[in-house]
Amino acid sequence: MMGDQEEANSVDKRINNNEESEVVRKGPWTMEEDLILINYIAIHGEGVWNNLARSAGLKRTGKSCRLRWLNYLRPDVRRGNITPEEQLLIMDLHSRWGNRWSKIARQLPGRTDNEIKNYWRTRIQKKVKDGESVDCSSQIVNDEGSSSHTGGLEEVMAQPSYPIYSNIANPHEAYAPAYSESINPSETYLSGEDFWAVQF
DNA sequence: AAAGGCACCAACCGCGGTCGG
DNA sequence: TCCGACCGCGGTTGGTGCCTT
Repeated sequence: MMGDQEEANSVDKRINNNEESEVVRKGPWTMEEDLILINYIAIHGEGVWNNLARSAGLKRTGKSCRLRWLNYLRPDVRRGNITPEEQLLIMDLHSRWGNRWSKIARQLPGRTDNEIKNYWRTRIQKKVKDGESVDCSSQIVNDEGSSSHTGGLEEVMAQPSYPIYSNIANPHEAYAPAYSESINPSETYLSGEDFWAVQF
């Protein structure tokens, strides 16, 4: 999706020419940046995103790194093709919890809050607006007090059969399965071709 | 074939919460 | 107890590709 012209505009906070300190890249991520982030997390693990960004030599904010990792690079992330079952679940959970996207996302293995949010806004919300049979928007409940007494689906979905993020605690392990087919497991670094060949 | 509009999605921004010093 | 840094979440924006006219 992202074009190739980002090099031209992505460095938009150039405070001075001291390239070591004050340049923050914005906009679409390049393959090189992805690889740097992936390899760094494979070795050091995720978390402490500001430090990570600095230590990895990425001219990105910690926030940006975190977002990129969680929404796109994480090995267990699934993108595209929301199934009818997932759609139903999204609608149901949204009717219970409202716009608690991260909470909803935790009930959908491999889905991210950003993806669900986008999906909702572009597809489901449109249907709701058009007055179709999706009737969840009218029954949003106050979430904060609801988690302990909504019961039903929430409890079901809280079962261990939804191991969201559970393997992330050890990023080495989290990483291995997704790439083990084409990459020597003993090798921590990935080449660009390795990564993109596996991903797409 | 070209232009305009629309849909989708990646990424940024702002805010609130949490934690450590 | 206060303050600053960091993290996570939800809302929003901008770019790209597809579809329609």
